[in-house]
Amino acid sequence: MAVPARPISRKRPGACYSHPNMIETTFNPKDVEPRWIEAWEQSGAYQPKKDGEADAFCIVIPPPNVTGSLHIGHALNNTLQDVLARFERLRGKSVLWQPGMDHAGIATQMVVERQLAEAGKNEDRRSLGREEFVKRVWEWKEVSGGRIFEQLRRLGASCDWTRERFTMDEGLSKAVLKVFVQLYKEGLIYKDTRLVNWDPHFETAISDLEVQNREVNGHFWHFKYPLENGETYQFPIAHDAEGNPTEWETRNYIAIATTRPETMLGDGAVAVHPSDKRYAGIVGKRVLLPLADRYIPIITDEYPDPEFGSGAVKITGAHDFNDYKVARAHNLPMYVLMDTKGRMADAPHVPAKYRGLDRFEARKQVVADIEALGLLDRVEDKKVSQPFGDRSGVVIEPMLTEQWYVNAAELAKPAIAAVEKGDTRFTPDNWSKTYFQWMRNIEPWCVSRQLWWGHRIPAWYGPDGKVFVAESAEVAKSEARKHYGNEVHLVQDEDVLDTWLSSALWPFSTLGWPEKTPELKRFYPTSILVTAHDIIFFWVARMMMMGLHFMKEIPFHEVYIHALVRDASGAKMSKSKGNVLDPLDLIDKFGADALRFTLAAMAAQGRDIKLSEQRIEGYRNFGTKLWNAARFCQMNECAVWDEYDPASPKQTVNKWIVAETAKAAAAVTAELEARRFNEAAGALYKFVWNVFCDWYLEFIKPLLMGEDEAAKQETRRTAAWVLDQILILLHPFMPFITEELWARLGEFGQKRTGMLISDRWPKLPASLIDEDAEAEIDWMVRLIEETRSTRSELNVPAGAKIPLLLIGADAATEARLERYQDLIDRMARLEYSTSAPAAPKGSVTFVIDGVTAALPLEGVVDLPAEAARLSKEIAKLEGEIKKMDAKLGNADFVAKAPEEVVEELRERRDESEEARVKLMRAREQIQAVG
RNA sequence: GGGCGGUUAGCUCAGCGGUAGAGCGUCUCGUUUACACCGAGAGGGUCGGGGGUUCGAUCCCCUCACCGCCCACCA
Repeated sequence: MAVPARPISRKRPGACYSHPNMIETTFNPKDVEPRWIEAWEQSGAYQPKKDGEADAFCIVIPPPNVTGSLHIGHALNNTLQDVLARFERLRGKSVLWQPGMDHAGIATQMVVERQLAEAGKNEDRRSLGREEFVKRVWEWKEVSGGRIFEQLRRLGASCDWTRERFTMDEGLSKAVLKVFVQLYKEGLIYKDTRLVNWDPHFETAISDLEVQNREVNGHFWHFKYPLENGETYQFPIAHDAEGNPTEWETRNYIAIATTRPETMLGDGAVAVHPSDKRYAGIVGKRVLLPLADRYIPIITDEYPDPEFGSGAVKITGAHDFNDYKVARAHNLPMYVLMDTKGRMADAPHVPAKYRGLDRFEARKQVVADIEALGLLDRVEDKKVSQPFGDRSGVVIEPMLTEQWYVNAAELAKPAIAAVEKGDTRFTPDNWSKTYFQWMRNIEPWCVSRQLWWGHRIPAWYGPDGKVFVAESAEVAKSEARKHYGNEVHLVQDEDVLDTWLSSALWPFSTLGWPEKTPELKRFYPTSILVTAHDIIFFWVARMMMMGLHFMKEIPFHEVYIHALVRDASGAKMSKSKGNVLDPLDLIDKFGADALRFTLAAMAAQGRDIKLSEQRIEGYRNFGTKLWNAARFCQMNECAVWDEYDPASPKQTVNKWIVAETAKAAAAVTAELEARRFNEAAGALYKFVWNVFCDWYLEFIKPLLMGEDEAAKQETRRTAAWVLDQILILLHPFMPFITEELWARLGEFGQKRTGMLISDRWPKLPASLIDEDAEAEIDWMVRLIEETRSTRSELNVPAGAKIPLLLIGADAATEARLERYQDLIDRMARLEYSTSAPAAPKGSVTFVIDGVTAALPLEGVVDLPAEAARLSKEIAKLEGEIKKMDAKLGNADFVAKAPEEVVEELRERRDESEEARVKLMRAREQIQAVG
């Protein structure tokens, strides 16, 4: 990161500050981050406290794919988790943030297969064989997998890295086996032959959730299926206003339409709606299925919509989900037309000329052949929704295959109840609707995959196909022995399990289940799950089901759903689309703290994030601001003090900043507890920059430079204490810079031991809030602001020192003016401030708390300009007063609005009126001079 | 077709019953004992349109328009 050269060389404070730990003018994340990443981890700070008394707080990381690398969504997800983890550690809890990865069946297999292809040694998965291939995947995993964890470390993620888990670990694999076997024995896992989403590229079944429907330009082909034996019927072609047919034509065919002509070879019937009079005469008759040369019946079913197309639908039970239901209900034959690669199958019911053709080739051929037979009625262009595999990108084929299914509907019952009862809460709550909607309509979960990388299904088949499900081959064997009465050869199921089945066990499998480990006892149910809404179905719902079934307890108390970080066009980022942004570049450029703070500050509930670099730059500047505030403190010996009682200060500014700190700490705590990360970050930003830096540090300069040793000492201690509170409060968001400053200040002042990760979170009583101090400081702030504003508007030269006169100030105000003389003069560039009986002629004036402030500037400023400025002010006040009067004149308002609202308005109105009168008087004076 | 969300300053977005906010950008000014990745000041909005509830609506309700997402899909 290039820090621009300073444009102006400025005098630096004296040599006494050339301490080796002197804080430089800018924070350099690249020097600092690696040190702390190392130190935190080495110190064991990320491991849960052993203290059995401390409250437990546990988050399980959403396991990234072993193939994954950090994208901006991960950065957000893990930033929020880390904010919570560090926050809870600072509050003294025993925190476990459990890291791990999942084996990502398809994605990983794909990566290794691609590598084999690139190596060009004529090797592929099949030539290597299953065992060798899986070995290669493991080798790949050891070398290249899990790169994302290094990247998470760079982000500052405070996971307990000593507890890293992997879904294919021995322990987790054991959990998977146990789960499968138990569910099988309970009848909740079973084999079934039904239509599944088949990915012809990976040659495996995939789940509904892994299918993405996209609209594409397609066609609607209208075919004629001739009636058997040349039969004919009258088909209405014109209607009167009431919809009664007025004209008919004689047809010897039934018209159907399809977007997928190749599937016609597998039709089992043509269906019409029972109420459709047009076809009543031919229901039960048969039509010739062209090309296939079979006869299929015309049946009735509720499914066809008489209003749509011809009202007649071809039923292809083995290649369409809707047709499948109809075919099942009518017991129609189902013809599987394709092989695993989506080519037309070498099967008796597929006419020879189509066998081996790719399905899209077959489509062209079928259309051509139908046309040649004179049975192509017409072709329409049509937008069709087509299913694509979310990883392969190829068109998904509904295929009739035998697969393993989990009875999700049964497991969903307690999972639904747990959210209904509020045992598990969603934040924001409206996501529970999404959860319910899916869970209440849940379909059987297909858990078998025709892949090699994954947990192999623990099912073995005897010679007669009988299945033995067991946790090991030995157990299966002994069961088979019992069953057959002698030793038989068993063959294990070739398939592996869906990766999400192992992920579903994550909250308890990572804690040691099925062993009864202390971690499991201590940290299950986990505290909060932090994830994006795109995996509520994939993961959250399934963890709920499995957690409740196997642990008899919810897996987490709270599910925090954060935004999706979208790309520039608002599209979802995904690995397969390749439209991901690299957070590591952003870390290189701005530092991890800046990125983290930006993500947290933008993490408002219920809205997706479009990230801009400018925003990150702004928060990087915030870090620099903090850095320099600390530098100032260090230079002024506002370093570390062993003990500080925030109730002790006597100086008003110190009382005030203590109160402001207490308010900020309370706000940050409350917002974090409510998971309003953006609000917490915003409160800190404002407090640090707009309160501590802009005002407090300026206020204390005269005290630090002054003669009053007691006040100086108190101020140093107070500033040091406030800075410490800031570092602590900010640490969850910006761990590196805060930790570095914590250490530096300690080194400079006294020896400071321990790191920020421990029980240090401020708990400041509301009694620290001193209203008198706040009122006084507020007065001063407004006085300074008004002075500055007036000077600036009237183009008083910035360097010009002028007097400030308060006209008719009461004793208390005079005392304040006296007390803060240095400060006000310094901050508003005044020569001196005092009270006076009247404004000198030609003064520039404004009103503050009913007191007229005059800047005698005759000859310096353009008085007509001042008169114009006053007129503008007066007009503004008049407008406001008019509005307020209208409101106060409304009897309903006065009667019904809360008293304090009315009272406040009255006060505001009177103040405005008072100011108006004073400004009018001032204007008259100027006009008199003019 | 069902569901969810959005529409607030030039841009990106907070706020959500009681005086409209931030960052960036714009314009003026600035070598004050931290900070130019800074400071001071200014300008900029009838809070998408229309109804309703309320003493009071950017905020709650209804409705319309336009954007976006998810689920289910007409073969």
